[in-house]
Amino acid sequence: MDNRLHGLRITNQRAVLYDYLTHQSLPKTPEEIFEELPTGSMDLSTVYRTLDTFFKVHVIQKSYIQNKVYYHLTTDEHKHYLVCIDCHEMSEIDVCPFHEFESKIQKDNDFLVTYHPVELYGYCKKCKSNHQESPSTP
Amino acid sequence: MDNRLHGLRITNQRAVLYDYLTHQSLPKTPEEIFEELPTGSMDLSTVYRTLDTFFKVHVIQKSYIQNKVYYHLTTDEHKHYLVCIDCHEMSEIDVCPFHEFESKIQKDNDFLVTYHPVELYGYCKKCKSNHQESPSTP
DNA sequence: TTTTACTTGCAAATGATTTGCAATAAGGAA
DNA sequence: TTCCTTATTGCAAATCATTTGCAAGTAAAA
Repeated sequence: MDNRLHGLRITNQRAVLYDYLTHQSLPKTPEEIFEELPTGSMDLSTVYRTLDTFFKVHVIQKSYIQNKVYYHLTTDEHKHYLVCIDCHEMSEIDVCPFHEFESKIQKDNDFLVTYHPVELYGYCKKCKSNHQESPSTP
Repeated sequence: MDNRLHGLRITNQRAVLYDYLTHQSLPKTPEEIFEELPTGSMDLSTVYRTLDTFFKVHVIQKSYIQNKVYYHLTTDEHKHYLVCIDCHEMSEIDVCPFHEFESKIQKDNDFLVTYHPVELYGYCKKCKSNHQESPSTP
């Protein structure tokens, strides 16, 4: 019988990691994931290897933000992110003005676009005020 | 007298690196830069330090593509890039549908956007055919 | 069950980037 | 011009994220 997940053997570590991922709404780094998993769930290298395995069978998506790798479950939603330069908090947006331009870009440049991650960097609500004006002296 | 470049001491290494950068049209990684500079111009760590220094005084811009850092001179042009997944060749495009959306995004999310790098990943002219169909047997 | 191939943990390797420190050089001051 | 102070550089070692080799452990097919 087909006792597999996307053609993969179901091991305890894979089940734990998969379950973890289904509960995240924002992309996570391998390091973050490792920290947030129950202590002793698996080795950090297993986190890396398993994420890579999931990625290869398209269970998860990979993105590069700042200089780190982020993963999140594959969904049919097309999301982009706001990333705060100060506190590094991320939030998602679903508008994507690039979609309608893609076909023109493809034609003009003879280039086959497969994906276009977009992050908007700046200051979030909390950090905006600290950045624009220094707080008044006490 | 002001014998300085953006407030920085003019050293031989800085002059060489600055000159190099003025001749590039595409973003480059520190490693690439180091390789393309005349042999013995400077140490790789100096390349890293100098790029960082230039970035801090806004002489150059920093971007993260895949998992690498890229730098290019600050200009008033707003560019985005097509990056080939196969050969990693980069080319630039100047359409940017995000501009007109920025103010709405800022308002809706209470977020101050400072920059939005965008790369479109896919297959370039050369690599497209190899990807879509395997070459016929000889 | 037993077998076999795939997975894991651990430790060591790798690649990119950063850092400490002593030697060197820029540029303002004398 | 020359000197002095301080920033900058080269070199080697450290660090950080990620990858890998290998022996031991474990799914799942027979």
